[in-house]
Amino acid sequence: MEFAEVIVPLPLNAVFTYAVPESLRGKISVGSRVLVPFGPRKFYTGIVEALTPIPPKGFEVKEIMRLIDKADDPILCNPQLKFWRWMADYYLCSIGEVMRAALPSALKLESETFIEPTADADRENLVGLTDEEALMLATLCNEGRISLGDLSKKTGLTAAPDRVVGALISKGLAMISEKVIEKYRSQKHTLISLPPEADTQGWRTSAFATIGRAAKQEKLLLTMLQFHSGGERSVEKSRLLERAAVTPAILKTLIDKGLLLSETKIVNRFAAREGAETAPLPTLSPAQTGARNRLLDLWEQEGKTVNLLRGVTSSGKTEIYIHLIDRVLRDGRQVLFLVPEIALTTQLTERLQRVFGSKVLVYHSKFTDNERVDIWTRLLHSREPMVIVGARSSVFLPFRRLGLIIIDEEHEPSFKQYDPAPRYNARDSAIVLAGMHGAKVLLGSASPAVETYYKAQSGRYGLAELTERYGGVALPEIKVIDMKKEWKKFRTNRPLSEEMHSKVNSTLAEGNQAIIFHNRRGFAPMARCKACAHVPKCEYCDVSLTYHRLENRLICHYCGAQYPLPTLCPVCGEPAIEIIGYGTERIEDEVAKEFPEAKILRMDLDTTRNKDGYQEIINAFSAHKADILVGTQMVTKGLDFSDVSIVGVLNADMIINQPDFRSAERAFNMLIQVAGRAGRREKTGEVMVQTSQPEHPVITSLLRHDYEGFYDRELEERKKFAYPPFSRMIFIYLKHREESVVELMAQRYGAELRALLGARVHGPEKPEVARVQSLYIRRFMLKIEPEASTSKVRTLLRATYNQLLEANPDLKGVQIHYDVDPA
DNA sequence: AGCACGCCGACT
DNA sequence: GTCGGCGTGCTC
Repeated sequence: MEFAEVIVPLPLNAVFTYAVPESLRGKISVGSRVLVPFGPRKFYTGIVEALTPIPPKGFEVKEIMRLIDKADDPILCNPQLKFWRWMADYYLCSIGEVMRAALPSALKLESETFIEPTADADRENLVGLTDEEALMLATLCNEGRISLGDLSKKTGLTAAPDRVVGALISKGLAMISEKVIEKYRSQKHTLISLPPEADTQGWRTSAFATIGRAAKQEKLLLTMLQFHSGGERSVEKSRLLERAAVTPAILKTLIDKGLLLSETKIVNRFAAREGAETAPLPTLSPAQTGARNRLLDLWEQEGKTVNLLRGVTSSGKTEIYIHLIDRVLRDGRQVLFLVPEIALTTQLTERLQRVFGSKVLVYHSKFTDNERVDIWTRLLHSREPMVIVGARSSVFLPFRRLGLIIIDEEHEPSFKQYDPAPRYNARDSAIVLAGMHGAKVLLGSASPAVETYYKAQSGRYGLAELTERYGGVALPEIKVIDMKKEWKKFRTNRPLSEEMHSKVNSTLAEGNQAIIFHNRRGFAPMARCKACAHVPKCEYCDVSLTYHRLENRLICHYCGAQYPLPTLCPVCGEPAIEIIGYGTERIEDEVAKEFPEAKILRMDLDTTRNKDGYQEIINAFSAHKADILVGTQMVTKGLDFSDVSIVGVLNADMIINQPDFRSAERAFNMLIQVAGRAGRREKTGEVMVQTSQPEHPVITSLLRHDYEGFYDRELEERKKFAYPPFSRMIFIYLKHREESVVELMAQRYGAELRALLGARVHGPEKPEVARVQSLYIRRFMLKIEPEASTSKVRTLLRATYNQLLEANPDLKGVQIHYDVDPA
């Protein structure tokens, strides 16, 4: 007998052992996709991680149902499983979670529950059946095999249809079967909406009557009504559940009762891009040639597999990438080109396609499943040279002959996945992946991450630098405006200083464009009562609410909850609610007032929600259809506008004064990027930064375009406080809906951790936002010496938590998750 | 994650 | 009693 250890795509910290049936002996191998029964009725696609002749003990072994792929045509190739295992270990998550992130869902079969009448079922013989059972039996006899959901819809039995079915089954009149959905499914979103009649008052009354005293259901329905009145007629299932903080079971109940509708939306396929090679390799400037040759030397002479290309903004890194890609392709190998955000890569993709034609493939999360599967299988079955341009999830693709991974803008925090596990950093993972493939890595950035530059400085990575802008365009002049002086002089808090105003004015007069960067969306970040200083907060999260004028509502930027703007203060009853501070919406307003004749565009999350919003704004602005672009972060990313001669940063303090150890680095990177938007072609641009801390080191280094100066100082700080790269950090989050429960758990867990890890443990602390979506949060910070064995720490963390749960069964409901190398 | 089981608090 | 809601534990 042979047994297989199978990975199932669930957040469970285990693999499951199944017996390999006789018929599949010798056909199943490690990496095979198999269909396995799981639990009383479900089937999942699993991946065989290991085969063993040793029978497991302690449970009854089930058999593998079938092999999904032909024996000689597995869905994974080396070293993917090894890479998955590494990721699960390193980022402290289950391998099932890695599988879920890695495999396009069309490659994961799942089962659905069907009910069918047995041979004994007779619609005429209703003896001993309730009305409901009789109705259901009749429907079953008519329909034959039907899914549970359809059955309850057809019969109108929305309340607990499973109990009625259960009764029929126990009477031997119906049976349950599972049908595996075989066809590749398109990328799906489950959207929940209210029924069309929900806008009538009568419906609401009867809906709440139907629910009666079920508190959770009522909460869910209220949440949905809140979305609805906020203009969102349908909401993504997970978002709704999170906001309402209820389990899927509650949602299912409401759907079964017909109070909510569930539909599956299919995301459109992107048009496949085909292109012929039309352009020759770009000609390199002497500086670029030097950098390219240096990189080739590092690879070929010095044997450095990971190299960093530091090149100031607009120095022409892309041309160097193209030359190196060409070289790797000529060697017959494949290139992965990782970019932080795929939406921003149209320009890049087009450039690559002009040179490499149809060898360029794009992969990102906006693709439909079928498209993802297309790319997946194409890579799996082909050893041809190709370039894959992709966002972070493209590290999971089945490369056969990977020769080079380029990670552009390697410092970008968006390479780190935060929300669902695996919380991986695509940059760091790609370096590990490249190691497994024997491929080379090229990191590129104008302002490398401190960790990366440290490794380059200490010789672990090779380093090549480009210190001048392409074509000799001068770096923009950066000017700091001291807002403290501005206040003393004018005694107002206008968002645009006098100097900024006059500079924008003259820019517009010259027929040039201006970009105004403000890192906060919405109209105003806070409302407050003038009489009693009450600040409206989110019901579910520990944050103040941002006022959005378009919706005329207060919106929580953490969970999306919307509230009307109160006219009277809910605490003291005075009509004294005022709006405080500035977001991009309000800045747009102010700018319009100050420059009445200028055309203004705004670019932030709210104006780029729909599919092409981002591209449309960029196209319009670069065609000079507007004079001023107001925006958040988004305006800083790799855009190339030739007529922009002034870039203004309204409130640098907000970027600098973030409360974590990376804030200075993030601020510096962001400001350097913003500055890079100015004067990109022949015109020299100017950058103006408004701050009340002109002496802050981030600002003084920025003024001199002095990355090294910034880096040296920052490295000192990091050393002093043992932050990365002088330690490896792990955050541990505990969450629970009762504050007292998390707190207690945190205390006990903290004591336990400290006993084992001593001073490496910091916390527990309340994070900045200590409650999100109705869950209270506590956080530990672990700083581990870089030379220590992190695998030991990982094993220890897992064991400690399990022991603690065993010793404290009362703390069971506390959720835990780890964030390794937080961004 | 999904699913069954079983406790518990309301209503006939 | 009985019914449905909702927390708890298990899945090879």
